[in-house]
Amino acid sequence: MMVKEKVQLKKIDNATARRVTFSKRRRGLFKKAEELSVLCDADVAVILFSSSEKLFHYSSSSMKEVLERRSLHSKNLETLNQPSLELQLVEDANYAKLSKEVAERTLQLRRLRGEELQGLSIEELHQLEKLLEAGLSRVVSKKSEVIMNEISHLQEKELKLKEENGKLRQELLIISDARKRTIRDSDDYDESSECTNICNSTGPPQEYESSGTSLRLGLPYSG
Amino acid sequence: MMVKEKVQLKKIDNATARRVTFSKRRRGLFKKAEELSVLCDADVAVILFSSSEKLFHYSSSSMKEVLERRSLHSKNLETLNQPSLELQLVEDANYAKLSKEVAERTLQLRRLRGEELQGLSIEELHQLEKLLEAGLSRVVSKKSEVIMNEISHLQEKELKLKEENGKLRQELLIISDARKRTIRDSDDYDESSECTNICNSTGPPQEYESSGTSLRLGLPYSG
DNA sequence: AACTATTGATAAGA
DNA sequence: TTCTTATCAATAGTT
Repeated sequence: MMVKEKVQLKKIDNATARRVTFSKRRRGLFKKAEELSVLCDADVAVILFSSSEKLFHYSSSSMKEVLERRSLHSKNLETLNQPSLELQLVEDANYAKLSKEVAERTLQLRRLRGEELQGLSIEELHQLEKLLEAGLSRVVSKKSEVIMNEISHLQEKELKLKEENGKLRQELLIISDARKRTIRDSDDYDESSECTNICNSTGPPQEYESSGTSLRLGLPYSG
Repeated sequence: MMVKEKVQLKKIDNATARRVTFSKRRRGLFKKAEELSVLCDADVAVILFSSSEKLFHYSSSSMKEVLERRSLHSKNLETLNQPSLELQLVEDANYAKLSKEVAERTLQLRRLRGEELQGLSIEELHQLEKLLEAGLSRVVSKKSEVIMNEISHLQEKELKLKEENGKLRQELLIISDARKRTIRDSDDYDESSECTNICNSTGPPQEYESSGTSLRLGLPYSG
């Protein structure tokens, strides 16, 4: 075997050698692209035209659909519309990327709900558990906070309403007394029964429904 | 320097290592693409998205213009792309829909992690809590199942290995006895020390590490 | 297509 | 990030 010399970075003159090298290096390039996409979780697309204008391409899974769809029409696209093949690629790849994201998040959501757990390792399950515990803890403490706020808010409201009630009752009492005095003064007037049901209450202030605000502690929910 | 081990074709878990590798291999891939295009007079384009969604691309001179125009002016493509305005609109709508889905799922995931809880009602918080409890319960029971399987699997393995050990020890004992007899019979031979370290063990069978399988109960993880 | 001597790429570590 | 270096991988020239 002849001493292999350092590869010169210029076009290989011999057409046969060039075809062989193209073939070898094409495979090498696609392999590198595949490795990169797998190792680094990247989306990769490689498109190339040989010097004989033949089209080759590689694409990682999420770009695949896009590129394969193109290559179905590639006979036309090559000649008529070659620019748009590449032009559209980036956007299409973005779309594929987005689809992949939806799928990933959907899966993660399902797993957090305890579905699709088959095939997960103990470590992965453990990480899921930790995630759920952490989330649960935060949600529970947020819920407590909101509930406590709501309660103190309602208590304030209750207090104000009680005060108002007291004042109103005072006013009524005053009016009622005035009326009674008037009735005593003029014997013609005989309809004092009108307000008995109001004036009768002389005990401690009653508890009324606090307001229309619905405080739900949430505990009885089944869903 | 640690021994460089054969590269495993799977996603690199460590995020830092993954970024470093991505960076190195991206350069390598672009270099290979460049070489191929020069040596073989081919047109090459490589487009890739990192796992952090960043776009990179290489293109040989004849593809350059096309790809660069695209990535620089991708906002204006709709207007440049006269032939399929309608189609483009449909695709845009799909894209918007997908974006929305990603956003929704992302928010839900964050809430399950206990983030972005501000503004949620008590009822919503309670439903989140229930969801997390249900998921947690399923994950925990799945983990138990997997762990129990792993344990019983390892126990089986242990049993088999112990049996095998017993047999091997028996065989060694037999061989050793035979040797001793041979040595007694011929006084010239004086290299019996060869096997003392094996023959010495006459007590009960020792416990050996069951195997290379790493069972992780997951309990000590911090993350 | 298959074989190796050699160059080239790169994983860890600094 | 960049540099180094021990290793593994790609491939040029040959069969």
